Amino acid sequence: MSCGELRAGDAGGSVCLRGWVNRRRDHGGLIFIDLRDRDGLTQLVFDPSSPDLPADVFATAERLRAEFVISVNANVRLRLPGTQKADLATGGIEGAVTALTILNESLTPPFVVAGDDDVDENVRLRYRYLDLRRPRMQRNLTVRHKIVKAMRDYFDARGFLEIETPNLIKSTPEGARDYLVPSRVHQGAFYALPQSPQLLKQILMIGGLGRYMQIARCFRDEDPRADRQPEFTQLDVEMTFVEEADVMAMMEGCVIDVWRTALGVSIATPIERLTYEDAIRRFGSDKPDLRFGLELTDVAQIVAGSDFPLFATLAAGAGNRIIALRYPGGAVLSRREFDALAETAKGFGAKGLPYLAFTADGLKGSIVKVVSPEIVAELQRYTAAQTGDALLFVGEAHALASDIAGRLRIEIAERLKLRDPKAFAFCWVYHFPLFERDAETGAITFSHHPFTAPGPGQEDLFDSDPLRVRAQHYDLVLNGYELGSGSIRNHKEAFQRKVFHRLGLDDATIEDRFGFFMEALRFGAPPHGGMALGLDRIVMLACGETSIRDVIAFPKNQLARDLMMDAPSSVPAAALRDLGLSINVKPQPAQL
RNA sequence: GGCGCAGUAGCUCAGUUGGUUAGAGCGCCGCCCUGUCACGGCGGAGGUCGAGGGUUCGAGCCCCUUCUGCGUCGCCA
Repeated sequence: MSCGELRAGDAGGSVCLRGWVNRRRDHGGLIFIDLRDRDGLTQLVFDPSSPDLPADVFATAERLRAEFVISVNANVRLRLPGTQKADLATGGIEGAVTALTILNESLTPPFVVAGDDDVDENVRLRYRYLDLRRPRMQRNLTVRHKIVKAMRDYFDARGFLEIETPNLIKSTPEGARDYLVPSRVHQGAFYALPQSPQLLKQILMIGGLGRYMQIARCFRDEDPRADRQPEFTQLDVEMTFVEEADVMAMMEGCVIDVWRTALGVSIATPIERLTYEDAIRRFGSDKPDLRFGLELTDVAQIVAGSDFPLFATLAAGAGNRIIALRYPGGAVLSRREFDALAETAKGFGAKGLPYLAFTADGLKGSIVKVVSPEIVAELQRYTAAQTGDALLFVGEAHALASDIAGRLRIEIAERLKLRDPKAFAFCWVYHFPLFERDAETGAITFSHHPFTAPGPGQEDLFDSDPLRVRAQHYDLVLNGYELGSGSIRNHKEAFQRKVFHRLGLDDATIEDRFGFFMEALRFGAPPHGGMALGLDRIVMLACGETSIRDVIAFPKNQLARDLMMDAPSSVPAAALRDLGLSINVKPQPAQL
């Protein structure tokens, strides 16, 4: 019997309950204990006037403190009239204790476990076992379980096999930094922990498994963020004989099913689909937050003839964008506030942030003198700016302008509280470019991963204008977060080799790093494609949290440390000797 | 690696222009209390103001350095 189960109908019976002391209310002659387990709370009464309560039991009850673990025998009875508690599932009954065993005592906890009061995250992580007892983490981990179960059920019902892939694999170049594991048997050689099971799941397809899924742990040695951990979990999926639309439909069905069965929320279908180009044009991001409008408007044509040199120059040059961003109600901002907003924009890479404010008293703004009334009128018409609104202008090279305006769009939405934390706005973004130019080196690199196939009919462009090649690559986006990416993969060795060549890898390098995979492609590799979704982010958004640390039982902090275990840590010299390693940096003294 | 914010009691925080003995709520400890459920009442303990250095007659407060955490940029095929 658990602490959340008893109801009025159980009155008259007797039960054995075990759990933690959530709260005690000691009235001197009468003691109440709220007993807690994962299931809920049950009020226990120690009533010395009752003939069923031995005196020594009451004496023991006086010793009880928060987080003591106890076992009791109790008679279940209805609470006295007027003492029922409506907001508690078990609030109609109580347990009149007849026997008590203290299974374990507890030190005074560093924070109150009975409740979700704010506690410093360091303290929560250091004493994670106490934090895990609190309602928030119990709820979040329960939701996580339900989501994972819904995923497994969904794919099981559709003929997918869950197949485990190894965590000790081969390091392959590019992408994120690998976590490396030194080999004892082969000193000087290293395994890598998988950044994702990408090649393994493709080989499972080559292996004829048809439909694969896995709740897979992935490792990337990059700096953590609120929505990123060095180790994280993906729902990983791969299928043979599919096209883009098949995978998207399968994954869309999954998230709809997960939201319905695990959260009881129905998602509007079909999920909106945006091409990459449209997403950038309308929202300035390839992971647009569709919970609000505030779309970007291109105004180069309108302002081309203005006296503002910046506009005229940008409009004349190819590859530039001039974007107007409507700030509803922004006309009331002071000059100082607009300056601060410009500073924010500069932080995003803008050189400045010209603006117009349509106040009740007329037009104001930094460029009011250099833009003619006709152009202003046209801008107002085109952007649907109302009196009281402001227009912010971003003019830069196309990609930069889009990025800046996209970030400002989020900034404005944040200020106007347009991002409803309870809303779920999914969208697909697809038709990504296959390649992009590395901003620093200028070299051509892949935008997803090098196994993504180009769209049909794109082969000619591949040689003549690779940056314009469209990939069969799709992202699922929720509330401005990228939930995951997928693609149709190259299944012909010759073409995969061509992609590698295009990326600057020579045959020797291909052989060294991907030889096993290239060989597999030569043995009847079927057409295949798939997707991976970030489970932690999904659960985070489903729980209304803003950090994936709150949906992971034992997360790491921003320096990738586990504050409870104090990992990473040094190891004995003998362990290093076994591995043929020596350390050539000074050992860091323990900081904790 | 850059930028921003934060660090004062076990927890959450306040602390004025640099000025007496650094406070509050919760928690904890003791006593009282038979219907509470955030029980209540009375009393009490508890502080390297993250650390180091400096300015000053005097520093929680000002300056420098540093550590830690969070957010973010870089990074994240």
